Amino acid sequence: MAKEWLFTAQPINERLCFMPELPEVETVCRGLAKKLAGHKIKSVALHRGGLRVPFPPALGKLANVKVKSVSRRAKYVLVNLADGRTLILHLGMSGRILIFGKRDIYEPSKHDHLVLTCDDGTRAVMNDPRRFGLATLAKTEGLENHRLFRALGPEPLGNGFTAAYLAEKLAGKKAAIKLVVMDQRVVVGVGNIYASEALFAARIDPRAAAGSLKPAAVKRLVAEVKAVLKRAIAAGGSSLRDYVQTDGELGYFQHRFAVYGREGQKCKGCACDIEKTGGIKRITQGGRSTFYCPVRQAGLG
DNA sequence: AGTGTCGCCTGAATGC
DNA sequence: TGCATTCAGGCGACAC
Repeated sequence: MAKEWLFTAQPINERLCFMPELPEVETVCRGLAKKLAGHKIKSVALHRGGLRVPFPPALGKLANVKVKSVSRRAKYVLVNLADGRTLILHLGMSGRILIFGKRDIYEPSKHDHLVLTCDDGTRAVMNDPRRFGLATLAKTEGLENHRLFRALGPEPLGNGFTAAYLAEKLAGKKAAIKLVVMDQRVVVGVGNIYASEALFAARIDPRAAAGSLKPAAVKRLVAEVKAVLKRAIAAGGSSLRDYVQTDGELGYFQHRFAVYGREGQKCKGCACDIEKTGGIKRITQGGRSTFYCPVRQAGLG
C-alpha cells in the first residue's frame, strides 16, 4: 500500500494555486473515513504548538479512542470519536493530508504538524506550509454552537440553500455579489475559485451589488453553485483513484475551470473574438483575484 | 450593522 | 549568486 495524498494544493499556473474549498474538503473526508472509521487512534503526535490557533493539550493526549465517523461541516473536517469528542481540522489555504499505510515508513517532512497513528499502523499526517489551517478538539454534542460553527450559513448542497433563502440574504446589500457568495455566514464552502466559476456559469457580473440581482439571477446562482460544487466533488473522487494507481502528479480538476486562472483566454463555450474583448478578465475584489468573462457576464444582475 | 482593509504565513517567481 | 520584494488567499480582527 502506497502513501497517498487525500488532497494537496497544487499550482494552477505560475501565479495561482489550487486551494481547498468544499469539494476538496469533502474528498478529504471521504478518504479519511475509509482509513479511520471504526479504527482506534493509538496516538497523536504534535510537531509544534499550534497552527492558526494553539493545539489544545488534550489533542496530544488522544489515545485508545475509536473513530466513529468522519463528516464535514463547511470547510471543516470532523473526526467524530466514540468518547463524545470531535477532532476538528481545517486545511486553511495550504493544508493537506497524507496517508501512510502500515507498511510505509514515515519520515517527517517539513511542515508536518500533526501525525495521527491508528492501531492498525495507518498514519494520517496533516501538512500545512502556511499554517493557516487549524486542528482542535471539542465536544460532539452541541458542536453546532461551537464558536467556529455557530455563525455559519447553510450547506450549499443542502435543502436550506434555496433561491428564496439567498434572495433574503442579498436584499439591500451593496457589497459585490462575489464577496457575498464567499461570505461563510451567507453560505458555506464557496471559496475564491468556485465563486468565480459559479458566477460565470450563472452569467452574473461579479461586481454587481448583491441586492441588485433579479430573482431569476438569484435562482441561477443557487443552481450553479450547487452544480459547480457537485461536479468538483465527482472529479475529486475520480482523480483520487487515479492518483492512488499512479502515485504521480494529480491531474485533478483545474483543467475544468471555465474562468479561474485563465486571464486573457477564451471562456468555455465562448464564441466571442478575444482579439476584441481581451478574453477573460482578472480584477481584484476584497484583495482577491476574480476572473470573469466581460461579455457573458455583462449587465448587472 | 454593514462594509472595507489588514495581518497572519511560506514558497515560488521576479527584480536588481 | 543572492538578497529583497511581490503575490497568492481563508478567516479573524479591527476601523469607520
